[in-house]
Amino acid sequence: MKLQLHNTLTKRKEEFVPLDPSNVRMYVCGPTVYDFAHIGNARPVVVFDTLYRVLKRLYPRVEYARNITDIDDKIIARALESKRTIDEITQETTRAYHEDMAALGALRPDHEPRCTQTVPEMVAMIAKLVASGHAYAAEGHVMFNVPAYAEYGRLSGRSRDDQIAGARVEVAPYKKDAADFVLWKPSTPEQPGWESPWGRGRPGWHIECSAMSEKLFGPTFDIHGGGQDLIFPHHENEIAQSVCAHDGVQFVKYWMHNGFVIVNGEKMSKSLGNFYTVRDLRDRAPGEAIRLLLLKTHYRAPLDFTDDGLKQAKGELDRWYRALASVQDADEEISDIPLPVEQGGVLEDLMDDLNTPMAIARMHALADFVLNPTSHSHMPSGAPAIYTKGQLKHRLLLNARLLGVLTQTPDAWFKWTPSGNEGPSAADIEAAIQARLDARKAKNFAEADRIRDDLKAKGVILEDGPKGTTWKRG
RNA sequence: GGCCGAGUAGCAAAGUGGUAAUGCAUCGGAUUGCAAAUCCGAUAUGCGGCGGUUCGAUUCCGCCCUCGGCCUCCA
Repeated sequence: MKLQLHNTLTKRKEEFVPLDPSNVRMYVCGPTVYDFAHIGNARPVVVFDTLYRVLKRLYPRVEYARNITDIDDKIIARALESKRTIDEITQETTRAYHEDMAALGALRPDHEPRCTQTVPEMVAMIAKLVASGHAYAAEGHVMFNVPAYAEYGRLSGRSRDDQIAGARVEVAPYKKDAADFVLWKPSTPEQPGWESPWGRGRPGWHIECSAMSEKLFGPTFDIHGGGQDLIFPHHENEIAQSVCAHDGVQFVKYWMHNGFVIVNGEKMSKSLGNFYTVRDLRDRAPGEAIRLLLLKTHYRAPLDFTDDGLKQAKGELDRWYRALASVQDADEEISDIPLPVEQGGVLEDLMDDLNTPMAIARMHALADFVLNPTSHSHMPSGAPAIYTKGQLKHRLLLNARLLGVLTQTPDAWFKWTPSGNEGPSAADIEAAIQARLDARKAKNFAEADRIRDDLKAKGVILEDGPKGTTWKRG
């Protein structure tokens, strides 16, 4: 089985053949740091983090870059209205972003370039585009001249005529062509800016990714990812800039785009204000549950975010953690029934264009098997084998690692407390459990049940097992 | 208007040219003092609609309907 990925460029699944198997390179568009990340921002992070984990399993060296956009008019506007400095905003937001993404189990990328540290490279690339006739300076701006690149529109599948016909923006007078887009724009003295051959100014939106990827990866690399909304114009423009700045050399081999997160069937976006921040969600559910929710839907399909979905994702993880907790290290109960999933099943699912729902189904089958190794519901198929519970648990954990879940102990998982901590403390709960135990010993079941119901009303669920009573928060 | 994507059980969500994974919910049963958890079993004659290709289509093709997205900052 070979890695198959859907390429937006060809609109089909293709076998992934790296440019250089000894160094696979992936670039994903990162956040503009002016506000907390919302669940829609989190989706590409989790999706491409999962791909990163798969790639690392398959190739000896993978370089993953995700930029931080810290020059942007939205940041400037935020600084003005909040009366804080741009540095304060970008640093604070970047830190929050790192915390939030870590909570979602996302590994840190190998590179995290910042626009503010790549301005000279951007200026150099723009100068090159001007020199080669693909761009021109006008009224302090530098514009990319779209007609100068014949292939423009290939990624998004729209012709230049379509674009002009559908244009809803006013055409700036300094544009030679209605489709031209800005590479560099002038800054007023109050606005942040850098000296350039065209005067003091700042980069346009698209040039940053072209310059940063070139700096890290050279003119060509393997995978470029992002949300579907970036296909046009952002990625289309990146291609134009990079290809023209590199004498027609291919920019990216595989373009990958995740679908949108919607809320109650409606688009979620910052401009509509109907979004959940990761930060808020983290108060309501463990990060792993948020992560699993994002992986329960195939990455290219739209994902409708609901509270119920979050609850369900948590419930599925509950079961997996229960499976882990059911196996003591010394437990050597064995099964002679073949594993319900073949070797590397989860990996193979993920290698099929990141089929996370299928991978999750396999995780369930594996968890079932861990809980009940001698079950006859797991239809034998393939060569017979004998597994101990310990081996099955190990397999479950190995597969979970690919999905970025089951990273904590079952105990920690079940004692997770929502922030704001409305429920009783762990000590209170333990005391109540002891009181209930005494009541049960005395056969005072009415009192025992009252205690249990009381805890349940406070969101704590008790489970009487052979090894005593355990609890979790519902 | 142009371009793109989606419509599968109560909900969520995979998948396949040969008769529908998985999770939740629901209904039986085992277990339990009762629960929870766990286990056993049941639950879509059906995959938006209408045609076509085919021995056979949910799966391919065409048309239609509905919904969403992009074309402007946005993951």
